[in-house]
Amino acid sequence: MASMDALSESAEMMIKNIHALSSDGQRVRTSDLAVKTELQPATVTEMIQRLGEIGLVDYQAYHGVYLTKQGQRVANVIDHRFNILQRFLTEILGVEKDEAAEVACRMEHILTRDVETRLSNLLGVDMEDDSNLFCHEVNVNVEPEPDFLPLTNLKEGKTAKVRIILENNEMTKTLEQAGLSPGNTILLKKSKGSSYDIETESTTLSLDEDIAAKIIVQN
Amino acid sequence: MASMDALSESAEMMIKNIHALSSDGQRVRTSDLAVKTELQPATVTEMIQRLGEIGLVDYQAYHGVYLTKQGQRVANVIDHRFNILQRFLTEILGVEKDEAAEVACRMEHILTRDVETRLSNLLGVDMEDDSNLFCHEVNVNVEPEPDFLPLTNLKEGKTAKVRIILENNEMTKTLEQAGLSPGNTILLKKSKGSSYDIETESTTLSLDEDIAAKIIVQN
DNA sequence: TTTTATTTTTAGGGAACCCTAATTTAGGGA
DNA sequence: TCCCTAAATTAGGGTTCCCTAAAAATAAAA
Repeated sequence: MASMDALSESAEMMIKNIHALSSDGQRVRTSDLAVKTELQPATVTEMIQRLGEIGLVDYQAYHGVYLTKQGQRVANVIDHRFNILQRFLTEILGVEKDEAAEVACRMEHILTRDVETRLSNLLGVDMEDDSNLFCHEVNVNVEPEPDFLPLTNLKEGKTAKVRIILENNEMTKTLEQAGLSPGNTILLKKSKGSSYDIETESTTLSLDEDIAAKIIVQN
Repeated sequence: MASMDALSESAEMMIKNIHALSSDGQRVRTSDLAVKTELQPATVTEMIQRLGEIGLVDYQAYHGVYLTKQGQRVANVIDHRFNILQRFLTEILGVEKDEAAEVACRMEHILTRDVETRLSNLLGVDMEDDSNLFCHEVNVNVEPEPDFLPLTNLKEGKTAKVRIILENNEMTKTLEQAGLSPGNTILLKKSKGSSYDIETESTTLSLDEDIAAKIIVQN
């Protein structure tokens, strides 16, 4: 029965269109799909028969199709990818709406889960909300967050890269001259009491806690 | 002879690989293409014959192929799109390198000129430099520059409005507390080396280049 | 209920992509 | 020069995705 191969773009488009046309629990008719997909009815029949064989669709000859649970999950994933892509293209890149829709409609079949998640983050969408959309994919990779932290939280003996210095005044100039500027790698030798001993590429220095708290580093 | 239809992904991949393997003016051998494309030699022969018919390749039986002028232009476009996509995926989305390459390699065949241009702008690439890459496309639309750009491309002394902060983690929280959040206006005081000095409504701070690149502002 | 119109399916065909197996060619060594 | 090997091509086969035309089934009208 169902092969676990990736679906072709054509197959995914057919599923997407079945989803789009299925109001309530009604079966979708071949002719309606033909109009929507801009394919010949005979071609639609051929396609939905194939989809039936792999269990994404319930197909009854002469009576149309509806999506199975599995098919619905596929449709939801595709729709979600399309929306994310379209939003990215229009809201961030500023692509004109129609072109964005066209491009998104092609890219939705290529997007990986990881890229989708990252695009969602970029758009400020919380993917956890729709995590049910992805049950059909094995979801193992809990990737490690890149960890930004203030110098005051860095462990003794650890090196890290300076990323941000909050505030910019006389003091920061001094720090920068000591090699403590964004992009540089530093070593926290010791933190005793409210004093932080740092080694930069060019020198060593000791900082007060208030200042250390304003230096954000990354491991 | 040459049909002006869009090339298939397979055809474009073959052209890309011919391009990659053609050092100096040498013809590329079928067997080398077979290894590179991970296809059987017989399949490669079939493909390059087709490409020869539409004039993208000069094919001599038993003596390999080389790209025609037209074929080279196609290859350059594809390569450029791949690079832009890979940079976008890794530098802005933070996708891991191998996956980025895979996704970019699929998307490069879908990207439109417009989307490509806008991605280039987002990455701070001046597409005018490679404008020769696109001679095969009618190039009429001199669209208004999208005024979104990474902080790294903002001119010194300019103010701009923060629109997007790519990534959403500890770092962004820190930035937001410093007044660097979408909607706020900031001033780029100075960018020296890999360090960017910013003035927000509430404070001043200095950012590392990597982070500045992830802050997208609008003029 | 029978006929008719519409919808759907099957039959048959073509192009693109892929394969394996058999054949042909090129080019170097004897 | 002749032969042999490696490389390349042709032959033949399979799948997907598309088509048109003919046949079959359904649904609606008489």
